[in-house]
Amino acid sequence: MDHPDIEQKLGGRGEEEQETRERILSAARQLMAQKGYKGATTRKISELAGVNEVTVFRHFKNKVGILTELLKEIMDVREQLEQGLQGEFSDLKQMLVSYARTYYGLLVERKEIFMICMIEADNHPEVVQMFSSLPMTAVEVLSNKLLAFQEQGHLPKVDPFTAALMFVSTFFYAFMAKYRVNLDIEMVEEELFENASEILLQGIK
Amino acid sequence: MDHPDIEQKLGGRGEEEQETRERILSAARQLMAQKGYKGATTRKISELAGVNEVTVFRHFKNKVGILTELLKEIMDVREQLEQGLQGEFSDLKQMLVSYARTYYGLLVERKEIFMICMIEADNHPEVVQMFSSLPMTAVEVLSNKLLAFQEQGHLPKVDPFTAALMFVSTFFYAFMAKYRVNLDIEMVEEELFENASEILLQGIK
DNA sequence: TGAAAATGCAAGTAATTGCTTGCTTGGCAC
DNA sequence: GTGCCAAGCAAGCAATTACTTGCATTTTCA
Repeated sequence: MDHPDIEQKLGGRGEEEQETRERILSAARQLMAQKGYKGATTRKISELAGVNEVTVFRHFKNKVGILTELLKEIMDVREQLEQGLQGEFSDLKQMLVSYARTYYGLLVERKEIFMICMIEADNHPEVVQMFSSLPMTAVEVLSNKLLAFQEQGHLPKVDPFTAALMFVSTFFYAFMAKYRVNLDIEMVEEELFENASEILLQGIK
Repeated sequence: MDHPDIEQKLGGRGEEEQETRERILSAARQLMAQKGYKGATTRKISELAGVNEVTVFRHFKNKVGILTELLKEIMDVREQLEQGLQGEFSDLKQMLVSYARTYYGLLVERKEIFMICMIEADNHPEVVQMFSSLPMTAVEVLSNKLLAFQEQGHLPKVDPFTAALMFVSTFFYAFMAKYRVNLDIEMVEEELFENASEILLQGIK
């Protein structure tokens, strides 16, 4: 009796094995995002994964084992965000649009995990810092960039933190609206990126 | 055997009765916001309320009865938001600041209920529309106001919806950061209102 | 083909959870 | 005092849930 949970088969041997494990993870991800950790019973997970419930416990030590495995999927966020600011941009607006795209893309790409984090923030304390990692670093990273611009004299005296917060919030909100509460807010993302960047730069007055 | 759940004692007779009922509601509000609907067991609720578990079921038909009672607390939001835009303001900025104050105040005032709504959005479908009511009407109301200004020629051609979205998002995000994820983001709310209004109007360029 | 590993199946267990029942206790009004 | 009503207490019940065990079956791969 072993716990393949740990022994991470590196080789290409098992497509089947990994398939099963992946199916379980995928089912759990989906269910936990929808129903929360408690709502995603091991029974339901196994059913959705199309495997026997016992198999779930053969792959993972216990239920939290599944959750912690899932949480690993948000650990590498900061780098990706900073990469979104790496390239050379023709102007400030293009940089903002690109940053918006990157950030929003990250949110959507891992929407289930973020939902789980939101929902379970109080129940699984370790979640909190992981979760805060994306939204807050997103503000931080942009804030720093703006500050740099400011010091070069390219921007007036406005508070760069607030500016970054406003910008990032917008897409977080849009993300939540679209994927958590299914608001029939018809929006074209690319347009939102454009408009928001424009407004942040020029204001509405 | 009766269900005081329904028969809403109008008279002033019972301070005791209402006190108990209120204590139960308050405990449930707190626990559900923290642990979610499932996590808030009737046992825990009764303990936190300092009453016997049976008493809970004497006051409420069943557990969902408690939830639905709690949800009534967000039904009257739109009016309050519109009131926040009612008064006469010296300038546009003062209006925005006031709106921010109103909106953020509403969020904080009912933080538990909103948390519950976020968490339970998928499990209790009736929750969704109630929940969406605040965040989305907040955008709507402001959006309309901006549009009106625009038609009077007071604002340039920027998309008022995006502008409203940006503005509202900011405070929603700040609210989430402070009360859900306990980010050690030190912020003075009143300053945030000021700065965000300024930026929305003038831009950062 | 044959051994080993992965999965299925049947059954069960201890704990939790929502909710009920029957009875007692204590306070308030008349 | 008497009667009423809210609340406490003890006990329990049926369903669910995370998790286990033992064994049969299939799949994989050498």
